[in-house]
Amino acid sequence: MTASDVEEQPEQPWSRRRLRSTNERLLLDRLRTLGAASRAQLARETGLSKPTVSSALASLETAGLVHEVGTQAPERGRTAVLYAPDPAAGYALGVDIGRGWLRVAVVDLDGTVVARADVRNRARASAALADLVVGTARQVIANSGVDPAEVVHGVVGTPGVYDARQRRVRYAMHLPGWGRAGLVDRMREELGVPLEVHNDANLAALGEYTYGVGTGSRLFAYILIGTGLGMGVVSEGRLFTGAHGLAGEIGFLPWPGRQKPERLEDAVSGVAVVEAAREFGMSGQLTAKTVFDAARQGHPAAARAVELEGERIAHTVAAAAAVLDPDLVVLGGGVGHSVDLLLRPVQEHVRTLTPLRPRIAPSRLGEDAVLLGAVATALDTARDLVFERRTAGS
Amino acid sequence: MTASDVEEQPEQPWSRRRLRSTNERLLLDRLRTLGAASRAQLARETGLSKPTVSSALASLETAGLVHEVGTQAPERGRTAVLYAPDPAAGYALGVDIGRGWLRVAVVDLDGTVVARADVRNRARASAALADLVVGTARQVIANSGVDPAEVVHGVVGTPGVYDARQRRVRYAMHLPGWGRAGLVDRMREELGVPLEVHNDANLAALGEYTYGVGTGSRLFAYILIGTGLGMGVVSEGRLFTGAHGLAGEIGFLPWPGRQKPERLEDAVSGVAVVEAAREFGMSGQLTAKTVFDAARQGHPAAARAVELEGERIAHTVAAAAAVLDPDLVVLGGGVGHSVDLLLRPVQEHVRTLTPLRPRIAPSRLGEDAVLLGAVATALDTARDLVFERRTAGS
DNA sequence: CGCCCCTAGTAAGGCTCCTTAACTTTATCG
DNA sequence: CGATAAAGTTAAGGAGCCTTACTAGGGGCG
Repeated sequence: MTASDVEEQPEQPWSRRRLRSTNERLLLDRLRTLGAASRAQLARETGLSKPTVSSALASLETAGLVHEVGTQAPERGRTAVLYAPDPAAGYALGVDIGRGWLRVAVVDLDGTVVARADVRNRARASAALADLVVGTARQVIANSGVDPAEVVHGVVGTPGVYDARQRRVRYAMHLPGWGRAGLVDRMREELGVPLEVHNDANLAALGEYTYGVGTGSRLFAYILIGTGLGMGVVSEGRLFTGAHGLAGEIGFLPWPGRQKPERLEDAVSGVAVVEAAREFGMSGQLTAKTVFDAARQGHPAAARAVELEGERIAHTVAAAAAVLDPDLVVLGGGVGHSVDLLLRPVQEHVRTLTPLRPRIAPSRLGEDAVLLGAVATALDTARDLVFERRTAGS
Repeated sequence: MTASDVEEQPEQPWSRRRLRSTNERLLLDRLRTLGAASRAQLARETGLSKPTVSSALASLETAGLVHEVGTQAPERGRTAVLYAPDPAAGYALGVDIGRGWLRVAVVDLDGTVVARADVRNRARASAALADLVVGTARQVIANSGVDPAEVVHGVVGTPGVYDARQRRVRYAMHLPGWGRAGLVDRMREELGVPLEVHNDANLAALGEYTYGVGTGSRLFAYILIGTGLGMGVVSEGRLFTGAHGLAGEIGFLPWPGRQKPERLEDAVSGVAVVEAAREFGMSGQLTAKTVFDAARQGHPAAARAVELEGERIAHTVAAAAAVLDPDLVVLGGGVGHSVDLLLRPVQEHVRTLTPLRPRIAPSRLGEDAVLLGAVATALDTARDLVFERRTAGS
């Protein structure tokens, strides 16, 4: 289920009713993006007349969408009454289904987290995982003290791509059985909340764009390096999904392997670091983390493995840069903890590979990027839904 | 000058005046995209009432934006009067500045070419080239018999990227001196037509999307292989430009050269075919065309050079596919004439490089892609301008 | 041939919502 | 305490759309 499902409705005619609601929406959006304001201020900024602003704001207030939040005295004259959106007009749900952790959050319309849970994902089968998601989400909603009916929309982040026609997740290699059809429908049904499913890297990109280091970027790429390899692209504030939702699946980038062509994902993901380290002479129980730690303490084989990893990531960044022309590339995911080691080598290698110079930065949100991206996406629709629901009623 | 320059105006308030103009625009757009229609038909399709449609249509007619184009008898009942946009309400200018040819076209608002000229570009200096553009454009407008004041907008396609701040074209390696500041301003001034400058590959993509084989594609990539190498990307019908207008500059893709990292552009462009052929043992005066011709007649060295070229293009396609997820990739430019030789090898190599399977097709417009893209882009703005100009008057 | 039905298009009246202009309220400044 | 200035309200007027009711015109059918 992608956003296009929602947008498919044929454009409604522009009658007077639409006009009223358009103006109310204009005011609400203004209040959300630039903060509280008085009627007079809104009138000046939007170009609407004062009476119109007053009446629209009154409508919004009786609909429960805005409320007074205080006063402000101008240099001279009567004190102004400030209005702001009411964050409690509705709530949204965000879910991050990772291979190691399941994260769930409930946020109000301001985006403030009202309740949250992080649970280890020990589920071995897809049914168990679905149950875990539903159970955790129920719990979090209960903890938040919010009426479940007020949770109007949810977004789930997972590896792979959701195929709305086949009603299943595809390309989710690292979650066993997760590609079964109907799983999402089942969760939606049991939870009683409309659910949208998106790729985790895409959501992480959106999260980092909305709450993290990507703010204001015109074209922003987030590279998620962990068990797998993925990239999310945010163009002009909107997710760039490609024709089938596969944009940024840089695991499929051609990569010059030694003998045979090798998939880039195999060369860059966490597993590869371990393999490289072993090849350079490290031994024992190795994980990506232990290799990075060893490199940090000067272990030569580990350092070479990290160096190689840097080169490989640089190749990815250079390829993405040539195709997309981002002004910012963020490295995140499992390597987030090791960016201190990787950032410099990646930047240097990129310089040798391409004349393009996108800013390269570490993730600010770290492990929370996917969850916050899910929340941000859910909020977008939740705000629309709440607006329509509340204004339709009166 | 990019589109963003135009969009910067702060959003106007949604008063009733806007509503009227919005509805008129709605009707006009409907007529443009789906063809002539009667008042009653428009009312049904847009959801507006019949009187509203009648009155809006009357406004549009007195503004000269639509006119009657005939009648249609329904199965039963009164015959309907059909209305359609008046193509003569304004005109647009398209220019393709290539290294070998300069092409100029004037089109009416329907997109029909009213006059056109293709001139060899023998200019050695940038000033001479600018003069040639202005002169040819003047000539074409004169030939069209259109009042120059009615040519409301123009778009120029050129290699490189126009930097609106520095008022000059950057990265235009193949046109000597073309990067000088103020050249575009000068042409704009002498011609008296607002000019926009865009990258040629981007315009070719848009052209192929609008008039060619890309129609209806959700995400469409056009690879322009000629003297240089470029790619244009059309996403959801809109040009995808990246943060600085450099998206699709796949000349900068990292490419595993033999010893040193080598720029992909050097490996794929027409020159490279000649080099490869020479390396494989061909001799004499070689051009890309002669190599392809030889390969077509079974010359073994030429065939190997073409094979290599196919591999290299496949690498490009695979990289673009992994990052963008296009549903269609079109090969165009100088190799357009040789696509018969290249298409199969490219498709096969892509299959070995990545699991993604975008449709790969030859350009339908060939050498006209850039010009038609310029025309299409100019039309977008021209239609807006004409609408605003004419409706503001009454 | 005339009646009826059906569709296109017009006319009149009413409703909604916006704007302008004037007014009230409330604060600061001299 | 009056002048000034800004916030906000009230009242009058107008623009644009919709609904209802009508006229215009064309074909089928008795």
